[in-house]
Amino acid sequence: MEVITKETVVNKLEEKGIRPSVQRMAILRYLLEHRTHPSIDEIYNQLSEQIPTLSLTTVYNTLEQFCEKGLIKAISIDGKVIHYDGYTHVHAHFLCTKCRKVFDIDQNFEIPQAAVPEGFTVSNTEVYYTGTCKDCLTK
Amino acid sequence: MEVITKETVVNKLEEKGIRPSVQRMAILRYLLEHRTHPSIDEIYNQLSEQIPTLSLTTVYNTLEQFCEKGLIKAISIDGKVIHYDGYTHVHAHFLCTKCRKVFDIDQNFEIPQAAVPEGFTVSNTEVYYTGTCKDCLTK
DNA sequence: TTGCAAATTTGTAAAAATTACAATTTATAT
DNA sequence: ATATAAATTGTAATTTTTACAAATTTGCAA
Repeated sequence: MEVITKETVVNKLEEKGIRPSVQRMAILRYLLEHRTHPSIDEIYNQLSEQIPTLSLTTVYNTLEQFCEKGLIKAISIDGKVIHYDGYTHVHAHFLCTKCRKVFDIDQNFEIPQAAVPEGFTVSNTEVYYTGTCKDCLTK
Repeated sequence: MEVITKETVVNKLEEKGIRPSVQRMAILRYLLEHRTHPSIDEIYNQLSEQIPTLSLTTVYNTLEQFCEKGLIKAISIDGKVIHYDGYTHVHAHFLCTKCRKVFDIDQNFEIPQAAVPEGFTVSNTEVYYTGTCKDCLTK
């Protein structure tokens, strides 16, 4: 687990015009420190230990706000759960259908957009791979 | 709306070793005739008119079975709803964040898989574009 | 045919996930 | 200090999904 300073977290929030409340800082920090694409549930359960009064509603609202502002990304690769990613640089994702883990995949190529119809505006492109991860294959 | 013969529907089901019950035929036919990537809700509501006793459970189970057998695809582009696609040939999808419609996009290029780690097996690759569609832009 | 066993579907109820919203708490600026 | 705005909480309502027993339908053998 990477250690992220409070300063980094505050800066990232303020860059997007979001006020750094205790809850927001905790949520963003969690996403930056845990690059495992956690679900709302995981985030809520983990942070409840540090912030016992934390409300599930706050987690929902905060993640939605972060997504809207482009601070984080919602990874909808798994139809069941939404996974959140604190890192928004261009990269793809891999879902293992056995263990349900989501992995980051370097995306060292350009995705052509030629096929998108005239008049459509693309704001985001995601590449999702599904399959079986190494661990699950060797078991 | 394209008209799909009963024969086509039955063949597709039997190819995958699925017995062609009334419900299964109706669901598959709906997906083949309506290329709008309907949600479970839409499928259930529409088909309930033809099959008044149709159960939501059956729709859930059937769609899951179809996906497992590779007869259809679940499009998880929209974190809120799962969209189902009766056409499984390689193509990408575009989600309009205004009207929430999902559009098919020709994918006339190969997606490199070089970046997937050694030892991982890829069974499916999806490209999802998000943005605004022509209709919503001109409004 | 008839009847049995397996497969499928139904309907209800429970569980889980999400949303709405009023009340409370916290932060900010005067 | 105090008023105002912003954010969070907690509960309840709503929606979505799952579990599962009962009922129905189907395929097949006698």
